[in-house]
Amino acid sequence: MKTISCMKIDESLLESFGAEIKNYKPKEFIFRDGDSPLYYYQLKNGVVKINHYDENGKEFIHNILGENQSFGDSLLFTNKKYPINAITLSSSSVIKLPKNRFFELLQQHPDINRDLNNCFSQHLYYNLIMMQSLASPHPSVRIKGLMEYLKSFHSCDDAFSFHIKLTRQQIADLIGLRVETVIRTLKKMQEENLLKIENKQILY
DNA sequence: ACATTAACTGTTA
DNA sequence: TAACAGTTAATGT
Repeated sequence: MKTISCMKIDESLLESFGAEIKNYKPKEFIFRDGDSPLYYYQLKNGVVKINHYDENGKEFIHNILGENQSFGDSLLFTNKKYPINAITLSSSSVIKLPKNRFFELLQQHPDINRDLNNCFSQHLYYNLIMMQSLASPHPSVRIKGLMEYLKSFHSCDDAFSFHIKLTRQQIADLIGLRVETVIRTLKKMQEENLLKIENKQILY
């Protein structure tokens, strides 16, 4: 039904505008909360998490990204500083293109500009869904919202076809719950046939 | 390192 | 007041 293209720009095109590839070890910061957005970033391979820490130091994960996904794009269109961190979870290589060259690229490629708008719209839509479920006091609603959100990045939406590749702790940090609650709630949801668990793997 | 369980506390429906 | 999320801690995989 829906093919979400999270923004992916052709690598050689990016390079022709002066993009560079930077390699990161696991647990390195790509940018930090408070930095100024200066580059367009696209993940070539690896896994990156977007998070922030609340006033008590508790982590809140915004997203976990896989290859070919871009991140932090929307901040390039503001003069705000990043309110989030981007941290590698595995060894990763990232393509980075300076902001001004990125804008030139968009100007010369209206089709890509349009795709970017499309991508922003999709994100906005699923962010709304996420927000609505996060506002719920019921853990199962939050988990369900997260699953829908994650599944939206994947093309296939058959029942129980989507494998959630996150640890229980990561799920908890994405929706502001405790691991124990996530575990308890996942069990209930399994009983209610909302998802399947096969040797600890969550299928949605 | 991650998942689960149990026992307890405080909050809320 | 019964259910249920957070806390802590122990145990299992």
